[in-house]
Amino acid sequence: MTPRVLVVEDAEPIRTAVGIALTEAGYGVRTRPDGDGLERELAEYRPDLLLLDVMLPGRDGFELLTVARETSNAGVILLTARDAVDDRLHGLRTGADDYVVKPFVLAELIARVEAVLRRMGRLRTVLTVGDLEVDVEAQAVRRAGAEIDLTATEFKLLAFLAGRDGKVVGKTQLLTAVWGYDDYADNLVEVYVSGLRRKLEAHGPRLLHTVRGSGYVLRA
Amino acid sequence: MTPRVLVVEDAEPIRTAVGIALTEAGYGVRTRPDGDGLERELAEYRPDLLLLDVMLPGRDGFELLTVARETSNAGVILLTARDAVDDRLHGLRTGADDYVVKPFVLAELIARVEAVLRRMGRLRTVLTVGDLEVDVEAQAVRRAGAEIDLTATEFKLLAFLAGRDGKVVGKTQLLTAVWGYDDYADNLVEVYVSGLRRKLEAHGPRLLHTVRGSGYVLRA
DNA sequence: CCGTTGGCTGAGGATGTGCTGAGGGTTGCG
DNA sequence: CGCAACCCTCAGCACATCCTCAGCCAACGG
Repeated sequence: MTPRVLVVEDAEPIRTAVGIALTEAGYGVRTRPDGDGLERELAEYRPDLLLLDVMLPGRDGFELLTVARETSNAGVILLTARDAVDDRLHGLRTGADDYVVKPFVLAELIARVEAVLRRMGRLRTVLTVGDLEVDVEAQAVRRAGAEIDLTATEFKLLAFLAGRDGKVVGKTQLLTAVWGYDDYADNLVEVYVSGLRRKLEAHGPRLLHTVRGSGYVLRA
Repeated sequence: MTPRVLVVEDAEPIRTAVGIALTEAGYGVRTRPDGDGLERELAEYRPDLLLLDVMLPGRDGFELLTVARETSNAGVILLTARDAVDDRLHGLRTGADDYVVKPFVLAELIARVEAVLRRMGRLRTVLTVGDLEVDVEAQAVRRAGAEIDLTATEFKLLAFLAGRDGKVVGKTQLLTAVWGYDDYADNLVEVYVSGLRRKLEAHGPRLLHTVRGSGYVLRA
């Protein structure tokens, strides 16, 4: 659920600081002082992102980057020394997703981590209404821990309602947003609301309320 | 529910004054003297709006603006020094939603905050009369914390009265506004006022007063 | 104090809106 | 090709809401 980050950095203070900062920012973190056993770590920990120092004892950051690309689809951010222009070029050419120049502000590092993860689609936009979670990217819905299986249309409907959390949405509006119709067609919306409710309410109280004469609301 | 504002301003008196003013205006507020850890604050507090001083120790307002744009979809208002024309140009080019020139009147600041939030669609139009809250978008009514369930017509009636807070509204006027009739029909209005009162007065004293010979007023 | 006017409210029938189960057509997959 | 899932239509049912009506109550003026 929360993205995992693997940090490879030999300088102890930096390694610890980065580890703490990432943890506080809500990521899962593991740190290592060098690239030994990286392959196993990748297979085992399955990180979403690698933070690789370029200057390392043993295999350097570039080598690790190449290794990682073979077996993992994690994003990679390189930590390079200031003005090591060659490093940056090399790094980007080799396929790093971003690089951070040392010394860096931790906040900036966090920002870049987030940016890369977002670009990779690993940072999920999850809409939350009460105990309901709608993961828009993954097309997954969870309530009280339980996965709820929805059809494509049901999901579109729910996602739209979740995005307007708390606001009443008219049936015509839903029809255009979800089905692309411009005017009212039968009781399509009602039928789908009915089905959606059955699935949602199997795990908790009503969230999808009717506002008679106006439409529907998703609200805790 | 209520919009959250994050204020970054190094001058202590201004920071405090702005914080208090925003709180009184009904916003959630956090203040910080500089941009350190802004990323975490963004992720954690999820503000709807940022108020950034341009002249800051460490990273200045522009840098923070750029950072914020990457990871957040909050609106941004810059606080610039008088006649710093470059700043304004730079600010708007960088994508600020608005700017306020120092020194400013607090009321103006609040007005701009409201304007930006409204433009962003983050501002709920909630009409308030005494302890009664009428949320127009959500079609929800609350009194003393309790949700009150109204029918569509009752809601329209109440919303109209709430929108003219303190002013007497004639029955004919209500008839046209709520029902679309052009002239008087029976005692329709009276019937609905009666029903509305029963629901409202279950949670407190009378708010919807009769003005004999003229109409009705909603007033605490 | 009484009459008149204006306002209040309970009852009830008509209407409209929403809910749901069933089923036919279509699509995608094994 | 057969099966299953899914999308949409249809029709009947249930009931909330709307509006009318009629009787009662409160206020105000004389």
